Amino acid sequence: MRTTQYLLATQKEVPSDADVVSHQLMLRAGMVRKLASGLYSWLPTGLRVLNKVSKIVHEEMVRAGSIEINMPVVQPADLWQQSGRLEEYGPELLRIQDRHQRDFVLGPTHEEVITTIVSNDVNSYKQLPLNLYQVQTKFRDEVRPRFGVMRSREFIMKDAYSFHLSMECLSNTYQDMHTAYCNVFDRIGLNYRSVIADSGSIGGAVSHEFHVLAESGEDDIAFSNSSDYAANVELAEAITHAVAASPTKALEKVNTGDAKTIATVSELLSINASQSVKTLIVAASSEIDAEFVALILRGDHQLNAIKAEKHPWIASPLVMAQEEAVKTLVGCGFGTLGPIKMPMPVLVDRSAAACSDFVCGANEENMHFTGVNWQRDFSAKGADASGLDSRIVVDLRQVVAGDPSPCGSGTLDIRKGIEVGHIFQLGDKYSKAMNCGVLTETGKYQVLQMGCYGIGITRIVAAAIEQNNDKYGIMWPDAIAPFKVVIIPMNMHKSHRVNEVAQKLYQDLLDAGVDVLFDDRKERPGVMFADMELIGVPHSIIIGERNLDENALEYKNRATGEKIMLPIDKVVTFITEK
RNA sequence: CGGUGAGUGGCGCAGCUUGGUAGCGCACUUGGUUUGGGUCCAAGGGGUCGUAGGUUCGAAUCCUAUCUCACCGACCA
Repeated sequence: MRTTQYLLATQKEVPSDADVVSHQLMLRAGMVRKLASGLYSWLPTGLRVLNKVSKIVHEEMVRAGSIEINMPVVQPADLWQQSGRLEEYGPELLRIQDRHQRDFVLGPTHEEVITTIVSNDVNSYKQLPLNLYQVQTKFRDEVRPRFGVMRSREFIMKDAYSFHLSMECLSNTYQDMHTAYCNVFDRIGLNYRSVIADSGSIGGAVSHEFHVLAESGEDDIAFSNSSDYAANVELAEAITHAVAASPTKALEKVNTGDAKTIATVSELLSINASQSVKTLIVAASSEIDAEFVALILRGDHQLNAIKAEKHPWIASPLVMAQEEAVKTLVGCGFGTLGPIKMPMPVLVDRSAAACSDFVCGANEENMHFTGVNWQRDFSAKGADASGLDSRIVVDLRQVVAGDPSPCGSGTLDIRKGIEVGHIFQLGDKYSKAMNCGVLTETGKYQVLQMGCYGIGITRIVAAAIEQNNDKYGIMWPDAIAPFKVVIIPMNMHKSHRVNEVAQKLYQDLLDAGVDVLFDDRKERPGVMFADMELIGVPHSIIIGERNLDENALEYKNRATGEKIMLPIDKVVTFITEK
């Protein structure tokens, strides 16, 4: 490609609303343009990258035994009614009507459609297992689109769905997909982690996310510093080795006045926040005979809402109690709540249970207890008189850096990650709801087990930039660079020698099948260097009068800055071997 | 959905307080100049000032409504 016949669309300045580096660089490098909130057009340079990512994904899917199909973006709302997700999915599901006022949705994902196809066209166990995929535009009406194509409303996703008679078979395909995903991210050259994840609203039990590690990530990933254990912090189990020490202090009630937060109480009593516990009141589930449940956490720890919701006593989704209701029931406001004589069921986080001689609210305005010890002092509705019993000690808190790793080896580190892939073992959630099954060997009807596997193609492009950039611009990994090499001639429009060598090299590289960009603009060298560094072409060949005298050309590597002089006739081989 | 802020040429902004018919930088066009790291000079083209209504002799500027966008939060995966 010659730059004079191409739409480079680079710019020096960047719209002020772009605040992550990948978004800024994608705009400056002329890769994308915003059309409206969360909607982006892909310009030639961006599309080239997108297509390369997509090609790698296609190849690895086919290699893993998945078969390509294509499903409509517009789907009948009926289907979503059947699976129960029309309500469940909420306003993120964009609903539209056709000219006959029939209801449709824009597909954010395709479980309903694929299940319909398979239930109609797969009737025998002999046709299983089956794994189908597509690469396609999805639409999710995000509350707040941000970070450019990282969280846009319209985006391209590879989604695959597998169908099985047994969980064992599903588990095998799940493993194959896990391997295929690793292959994809390895080939692209990303620094990523496969992490244990929550399956969220999509349903199912087993689930892994693939995260590209980057500061701008929206998820927190916890991983062991000495094994390959990694989990979304939403899921990471908080391990506490400590056990409560024997009491050394007497229980005392103290007036703490206006101090109502962990921070102010700790300061007033000159203690560390970890020597106190806090009490959160949440709505109870219908499983138990109570309106609320009290959750006890160590003062310096945070509640993990996902863990809390999974407890049978706690309503899901999690609802925090209103202060007025708590006052009526307990007799004091949020600031002085505590586990002792709490008139409702209590759940204690493992770390809080390991505290001794601690501080907590006294369930009385302005009053706290000090020197509290569980075995000696604790009592609450639903608990044994003898203090803490194991049924109410549970994992409720968010893990923090330095916690012991749940895998038993090392301690946890926490880093930010960008979710670029997610695989699920769905089980029969959709196949059951939509009656998708086959006849088995024994002639019996059986509902299928499903898996689903997604990769955010557009998001990978942004994630790759987050991980590979410097002050001059993007540094593409070779596998997804828009061009492999750029020819930068110095003063080609004045020098016949430079012109001749540049034109010939361009033709030779084309003939060798290399993805080459030829900057044939009548621009000053500085402009060309700056543009090519910005769009991140990994390899440059610079042609100038001064090196032609030695029959040589200069090679420059974008990422390493390495410069080498090459004999003219060795350039094509040098590049093709890169 | 709550909080905050912004809409003036393709991009970044000034002008608004104190109304008088729109300006700067980048980009673009032409000519010259320069040529191994975003040259310099000159001349040009391009804007119903988000939209609608109102006040006024006169509105980018004041008033009202409305739309859009962004940031923080909540939500989602």
